[in-house]
Amino acid sequence: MPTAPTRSRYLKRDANRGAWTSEEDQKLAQVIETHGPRRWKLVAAKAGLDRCGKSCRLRWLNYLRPNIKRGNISDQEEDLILRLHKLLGNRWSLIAGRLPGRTDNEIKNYWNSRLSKKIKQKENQSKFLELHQSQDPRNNAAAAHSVAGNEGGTSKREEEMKTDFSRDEFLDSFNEGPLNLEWMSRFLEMDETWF
DNA sequence: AATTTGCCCAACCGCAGACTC
DNA sequence: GGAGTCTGCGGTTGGGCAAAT
Repeated sequence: MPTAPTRSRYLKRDANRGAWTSEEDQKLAQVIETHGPRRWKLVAAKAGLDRCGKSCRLRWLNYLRPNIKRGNISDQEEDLILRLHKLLGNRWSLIAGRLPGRTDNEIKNYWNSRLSKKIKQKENQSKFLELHQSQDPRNNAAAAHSVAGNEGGTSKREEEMKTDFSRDEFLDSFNEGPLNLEWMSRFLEMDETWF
């Protein structure tokens, strides 16, 4: 019985896989220079590469594209990634769009290999602290007072609406091209309670 | 010196939405 | 409008390398 066609059949199944050679890079870059970075299937064919279009696109975006920064993610960039991830979740391409020269793949890798561990460590630390503080009756009284104090202020729903509004505005601004790194950091620092 | 382990990163895969005819 | 195709995205895999044993 024939299996239902899947999108995967559009991939060049018998194509070359694995690491790219500098010769392949050169061919790809040459074709993109004349045809532009689109119609990837055509680009692969024009370059005479035994690669599928997808593979060519990925190679271009993650490695050959001009102005790519490689390695050494700065503290400022790391901080920005952490904040943006809190805001956007695993929207790597959006996050990468705010970090000039960085690719979504690089940020995803950086997150998975380093930042996610850092965060887990922090969470464990704060859980440990919470546990110890909650065993102290003085802290429980202070916590109860703090909750009572909030009851007279703005409602939770109002707070949520405010946050949603700001977040929507922020996300809208994402469609308007890359922003200055420093500006972005300052913007995210404006209201830590967001996160 | 040989082997194992863990980490990093490039590349692949499948899916969903956009586009084209 | 619908089928076929392309593009972009996020998740996952696997090879290379260095550190640990």
